[in-house]
Amino acid sequence: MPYSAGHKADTRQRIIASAADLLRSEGIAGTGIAKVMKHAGLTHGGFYAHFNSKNDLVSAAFEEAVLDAGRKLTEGLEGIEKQERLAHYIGRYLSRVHRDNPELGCPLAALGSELSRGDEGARQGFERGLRRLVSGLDKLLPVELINAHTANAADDELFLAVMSMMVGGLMLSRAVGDQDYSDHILRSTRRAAVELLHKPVNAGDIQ
Amino acid sequence: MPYSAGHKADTRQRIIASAADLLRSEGIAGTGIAKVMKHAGLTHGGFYAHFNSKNDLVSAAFEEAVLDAGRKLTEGLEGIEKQERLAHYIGRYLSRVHRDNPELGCPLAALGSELSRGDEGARQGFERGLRRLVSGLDKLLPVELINAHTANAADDELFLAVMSMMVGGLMLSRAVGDQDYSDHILRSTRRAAVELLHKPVNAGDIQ
DNA sequence: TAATATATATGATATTGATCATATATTATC
DNA sequence: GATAATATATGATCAATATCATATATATTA
Repeated sequence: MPYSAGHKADTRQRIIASAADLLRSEGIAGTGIAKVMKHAGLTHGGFYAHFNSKNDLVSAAFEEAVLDAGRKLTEGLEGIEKQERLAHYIGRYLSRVHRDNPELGCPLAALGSELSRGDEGARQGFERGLRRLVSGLDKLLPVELINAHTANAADDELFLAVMSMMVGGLMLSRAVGDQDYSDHILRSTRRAAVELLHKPVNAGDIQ
Repeated sequence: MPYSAGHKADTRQRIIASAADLLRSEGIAGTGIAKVMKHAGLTHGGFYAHFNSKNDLVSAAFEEAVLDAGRKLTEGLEGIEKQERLAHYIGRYLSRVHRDNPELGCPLAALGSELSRGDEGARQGFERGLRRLVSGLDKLLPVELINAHTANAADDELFLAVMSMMVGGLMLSRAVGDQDYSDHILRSTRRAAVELLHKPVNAGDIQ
């Protein structure tokens, strides 16, 4: 057996990581197979020994990007006082650093509108990613705050709404031309998101 | 002078309208010149008599899409009681109809993440569109509610945050595979957005 | 109705990208 | 060190796409 066991698997992982970066910074359409392979230190031809199609790669890379972003966004949060964790998390998500480095960040914001038109596999990956982020928010909430919220179902709603605001805010801040306005979007959504999570919400009467 | 005055301008407008539809349903990369022209009842070659490049068309079509979506979202709202207008607007935006017909809807949600990587012209158009929608929200607020809010600056922040939630929520609801979850996202963001706008917000202490 | 300026269509080019067939390089075992 | 199985590279193909040059159709005015 030539090549150590797992050599191919390693290469595959390298290709996925390369794609996870490029997809977030250049989008799905903007990321060609050749570019992905070059960025992984390989040439384009070998690609199909690892994946059946570009779609397959996109699915795998999207999942990797979700994990990667999750790690980076929660890194070191244990060291922060419980009461402050959530605000820190939101602050990181809606930061200029995150806005300016999409290749390291949340793929929901970077690929969301492109994936609305994606194939079934990618959309399923997207959903898993969203659920993961929402339940991540859950874990960050200090117990005191959780107790302030009424039911778990209501919390789930609230978290989804906050995630929507975060994803939307980051995306808008990136799409807008003017720096000041972009900063303003980040500030506004940061404040509103923290505010929303710190106030118990009674279920609205809008159907 | 052959052809009536404004004939060419009309054709140009038809091309823009065609692109405004296709862009929202197929994305920027997915929308080729040939498809746009065919959808406008023309053939591809004449395109460059009307536009200098695809980018120019995208900018123009994006603006048209913002206007179009604005019209549709506010249509008939005057007939509704002031107190209820805002909730109606939000309800329309975060509705299944809107989710399922992107070609008729808000281009911020449909093209946001693709436009983050777009050229300068398109990003400026994006910004104008966002400002327009935010100030539209403003006009929908009944006076009583406006008075409940402290300053105008704070309102602007609030509106931006709500717009972010709406755009994000719509985008997420489209990208997610599972229908039930998608409906759940719409419901959650609808409730939270209305709630947020109906409660005065004191500026948070997060910097 | 003929002439002509203007609008649209036909057809070509050049580039890019996904995919695949085949050749070459690599290294664990003998 | 030679062998053989496996991993990667080279090179080709086919389709799509933006762009542009040139030809044709159109309709207003004389």
